[in-house]
Amino acid sequence: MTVASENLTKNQKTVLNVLENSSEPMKAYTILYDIQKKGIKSPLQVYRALDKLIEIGKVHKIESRNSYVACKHEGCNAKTSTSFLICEKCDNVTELIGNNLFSYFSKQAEKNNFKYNKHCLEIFGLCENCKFKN
Amino acid sequence: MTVASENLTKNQKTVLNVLENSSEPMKAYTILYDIQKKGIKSPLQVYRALDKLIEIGKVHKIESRNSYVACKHEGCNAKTSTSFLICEKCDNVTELIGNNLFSYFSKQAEKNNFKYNKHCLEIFGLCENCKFKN
DNA sequence: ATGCAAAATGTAATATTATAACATTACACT
DNA sequence: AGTGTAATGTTATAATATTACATTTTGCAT
Repeated sequence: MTVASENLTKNQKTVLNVLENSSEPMKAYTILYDIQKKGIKSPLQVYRALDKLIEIGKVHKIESRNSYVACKHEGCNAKTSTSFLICEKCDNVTELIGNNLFSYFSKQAEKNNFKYNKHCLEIFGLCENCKFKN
Repeated sequence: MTVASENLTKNQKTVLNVLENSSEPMKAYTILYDIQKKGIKSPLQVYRALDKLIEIGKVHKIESRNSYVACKHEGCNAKTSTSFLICEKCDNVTELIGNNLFSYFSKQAEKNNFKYNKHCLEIFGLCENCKFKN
């Protein structure tokens, strides 16, 4: 099974496309409504596409919001792990990358005799734009 | 409004009690089924009690699982922020405490010009017991 | 090119998680 | 005792996600 986005299926491409063109995370049913004209009729078609896209790392789920975002990082190695900054005011979401979260969490886990595998981190606060617009 | 657990209401005490006696995180509807004999009949009663318990820091939500756990730490200051180790094999959940996650995340956020307020962190892997039982 | 196996699809139904709306009751405080 | 806030009870419904099963497409070894 190859993993590049070129050989995504029609439904997968459709879902990825709508996410990539969205400036915000989207919910599954919002995605569904947006693409019903393109032949996708049931929630399951959306969820199946999302599952696959998440599996290959093109999409991440934001657990606290039941929302999905397309990953902007070419060759994102997040795959299963994700780290987000979520603005509580404007709902803007930024993915944290290129940091050493993995090793930091591994150490924290080890202190509890826990073997790290993956994580999801969601940090809430104010984004650059909203920080000053009080 | 005082916050100590002594002046919780009947429903809140009932919900907290079932969570405290559970060795695992529980889902809202599981809680509901478990306490229907105690006069709680509707989901909303459970969710309202949970909301309050979360607000005062006696209960935390595990976002990735839609589950709820009673906090074991007297005077837990987690309130809104939470950090968990979640075993992928046995579903055991441990809360990370007394660490410097707050300051670490603040710094990570600052690098992105983001003002940290709170977070939820869920680390998945193998707990002490399951690590060796392969 | 053919046939097989794996993956993806289509469709309907249903399960699970959570909230809206609104009338009522309990309780702390003056 | 009266008042205001929080909590409650109840019904209905919204929002999120999965099961089940029949069918089609695709990759790829022969």
